[in-house]
Amino acid sequence: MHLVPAERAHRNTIDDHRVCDAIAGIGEPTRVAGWARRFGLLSEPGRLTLLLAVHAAGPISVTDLAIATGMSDTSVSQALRVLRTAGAVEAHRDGRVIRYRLSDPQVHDLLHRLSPCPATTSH
Amino acid sequence: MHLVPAERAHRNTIDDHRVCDAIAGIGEPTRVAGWARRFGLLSEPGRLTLLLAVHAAGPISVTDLAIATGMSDTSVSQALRVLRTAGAVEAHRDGRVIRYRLSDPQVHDLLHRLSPCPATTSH
DNA sequence: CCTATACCTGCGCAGTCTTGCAGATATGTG
DNA sequence: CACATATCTGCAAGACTGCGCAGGTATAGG
Repeated sequence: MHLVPAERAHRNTIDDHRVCDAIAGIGEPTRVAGWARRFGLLSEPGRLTLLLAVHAAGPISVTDLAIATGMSDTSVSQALRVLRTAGAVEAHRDGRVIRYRLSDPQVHDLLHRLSPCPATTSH
Repeated sequence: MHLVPAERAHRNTIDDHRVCDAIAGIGEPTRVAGWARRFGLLSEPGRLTLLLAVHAAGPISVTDLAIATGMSDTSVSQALRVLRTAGAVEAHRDGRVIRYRLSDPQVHDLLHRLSPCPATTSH
């Protein structure tokens, strides 16, 4: 199969079949971009720590997250804003407390691989 | 159990048990940092595309990767340098061609989830 | 209504990262 | 040896990112 786009065909390939395999393996650029964005969310120690905490503790407040992670309230809030905007977590208000939980199944799945999630009843 | 470090104990928690669950779920900071670094490698579209290509095509040259991804030789080389330095891929010289393959099982595993890796004989 | 608590937001600085250019190195060929 | 190919590297510009400070909003309680 000839998966190489016309505009690149003029260049000399070294292993034709590998080029085709590679192109097939890459797939939709939008899908790749989506995953890259997802991984980007997990790439910062602070955010990853928060996600692990949310994953392990379920609906948890900003203050508790700050205590558990040792981060400042502001840092936690800022990081959560990024995660919320990206759709990785969602917020639920309960009085003056706002609790966060995971909202992206794919992210949840990735986190599940990092920490076995011992006895969570949420799934 | 009281997992909250002494220096943070003075602050008012909202749900004590959730704080403890969170701390337990976070685990070793060094481990978290390691995964964050890993995710960071996958967070850039160019690198992720390259990794997917290498994953699908096996030992493949820089030139072929450039053709398959539509990136410039330089960009591919630079990205591969980062991945190589981080231990995600390894290079093997064959004449004037250098072929790359995945060298980090964890990264391999993550990629495997993104594209089912149809008929790779490498494992 | 006034205060305390819980959380959010805008802004500016500093550090990091990606990219492209230009050039260097290494290998095969005649 | 001269040349083409394949890949690597250093450097500088530009974009992006996380962090802390200061201040703003929302809810509960007296």
